[in-house]
Amino acid sequence: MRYSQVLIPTMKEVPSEAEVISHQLMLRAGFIKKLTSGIYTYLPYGLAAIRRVENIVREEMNRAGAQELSMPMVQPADLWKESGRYEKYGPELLRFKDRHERESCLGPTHEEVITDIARKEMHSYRDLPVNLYQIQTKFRDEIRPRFGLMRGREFIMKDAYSFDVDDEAAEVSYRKMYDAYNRIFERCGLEFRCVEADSGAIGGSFSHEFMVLADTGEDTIAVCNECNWAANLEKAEVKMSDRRAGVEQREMVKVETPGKRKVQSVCEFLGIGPDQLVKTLVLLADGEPVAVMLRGDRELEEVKLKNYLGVTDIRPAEDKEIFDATGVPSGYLGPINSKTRLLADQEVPAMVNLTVGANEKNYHLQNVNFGRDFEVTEVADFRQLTKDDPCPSCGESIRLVEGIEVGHIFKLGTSYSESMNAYYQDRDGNERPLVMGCYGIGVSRVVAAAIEQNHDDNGIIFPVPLAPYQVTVLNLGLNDPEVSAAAERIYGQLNEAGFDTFIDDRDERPGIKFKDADLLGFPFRITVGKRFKEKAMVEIRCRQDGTTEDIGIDDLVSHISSKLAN
RNA sequence: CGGGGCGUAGCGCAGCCUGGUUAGCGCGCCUGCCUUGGGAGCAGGAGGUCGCAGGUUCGAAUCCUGCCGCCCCGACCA
Repeated sequence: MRYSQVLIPTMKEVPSEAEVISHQLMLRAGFIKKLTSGIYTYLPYGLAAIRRVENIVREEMNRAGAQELSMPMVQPADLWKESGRYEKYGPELLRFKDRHERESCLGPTHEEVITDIARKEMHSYRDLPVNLYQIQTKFRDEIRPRFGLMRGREFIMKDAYSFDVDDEAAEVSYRKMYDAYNRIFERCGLEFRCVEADSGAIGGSFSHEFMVLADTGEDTIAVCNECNWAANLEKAEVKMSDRRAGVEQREMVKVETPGKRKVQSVCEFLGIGPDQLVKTLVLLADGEPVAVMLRGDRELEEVKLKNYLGVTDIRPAEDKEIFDATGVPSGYLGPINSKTRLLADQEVPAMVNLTVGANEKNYHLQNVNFGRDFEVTEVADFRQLTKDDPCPSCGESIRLVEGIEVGHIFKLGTSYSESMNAYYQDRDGNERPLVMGCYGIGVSRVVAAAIEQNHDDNGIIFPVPLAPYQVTVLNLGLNDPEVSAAAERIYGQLNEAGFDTFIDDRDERPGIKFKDADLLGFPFRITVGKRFKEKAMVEIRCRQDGTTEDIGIDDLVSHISSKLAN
């Protein structure tokens, strides 16, 4: 490709709309152009990078036995009503009516459509297993789109759906996708981890997320330093240690704590540590108030609570709502004489002589003990794992890292096939629901994540497999026929040798060409300029490690080949 | 949804508080000269419904009202 003929509008300055580095670089390098909030045009160079990812995904999906198809983006609401998600999905599902007043929506995902196909076309165990996938634009009306392609409203996704005769067979399909995903992200040249995850709105029993490690991930993941356990923090199980034995239970006392409402101020006032205090948080779960007891220095993990309660929406109550629900102003809540449904983190019953709110303004209770002074029947793991907790799998130390979710695989089971009547006949003539799995990859997000993970002050450092062009040739002698001819010859040779080659043949000064080459992230840069005149050599520079070498034209092809080989 | 901020040339911004000629600056763009291994220099030039609509005023980018768009933050707390 010739720079003189392609639209790659690079920018020196950082547009003020971009917060994270991948977004800034994608704008500066002319990958994308925003049309409106969360919706972008993919310009030629950005699209080329997306195609790289798509091709890898496609090859590996096909290799894993999946078949490509393409489903409609506009979907009838009836289908979503059948699965029950028309009500459940929330405002992320963009709904509208067509000219005949038919309710419709834009597909944020395609379980309904694929299940509709399955029930119409898969009637026999002989038809199974089947795995169908597509690579397609999705629309989700995100509350707050941000970070460019990282969380857009419109984005490119590969989604696959498997259908099997039973759980065991579905397990095999799931495993195939698990392996395929590992191959895909390895081939992309990305540093990633596969973690246990929450299955969220899609539903289902079990899921893994594929996370690209980067400093600005939207998720935090916990990783064991010893074994191979890893989990999304939302889901990461806290392993309990019993610490209760042998401590004397003191007599409960009521203390006045005027104006002390926050954990920190109560602790300072009473001269205790936050690990001796238990806070009582009030949340609204699908509108119903729920109180949760948690050690003072712990964080509530809302996803765990949400899953425990089986609700779709959860949020902290505001002060007024707290008072309405409990009759107590926030800051003085406790378990004794609580009027609200009360849950406790598993850690709380193991604590001794704890301090809690007295359910009375300006008073707390000290030396309160579970079993003696109060009971809670609903006890579970509600808190967030910390870096100081042991690995729930092997008990060794863990660390927390940031990750960008680029892939997610789910075992769906039969929830969709049952609600939508997708049954097949088994060998014995019995009707049985199809057992499903679904598997997503955020294709456009992979590009963003790759840049987030691979960049420096000068711009993008593309992993070779994702680079739109592996090598760029800088013609620094546009007005020098000898140099230009050499640059063109090299460009032709490399193309012929099968490299995706770019040539900067613009009438620009050298500095601009160097800067743009760095910004655009070509893995290799060949400079044809004065050194060619002097010594008949050109310079080849590796973007990744910054090494440069002078080399004769005839050695270029073999040199690049060997570089790319490792 | 709540809170905050911003909308002035392709990009980044100033001007607004305290209304008053042709609305500025840097980058980019066009023309010419010059320069040619890390975003050069000189000279000339093009490009603006100052987000939209209404209002106040002799006069509005500037003050007021409404609308639209964009960006950021948000439930560490009981």
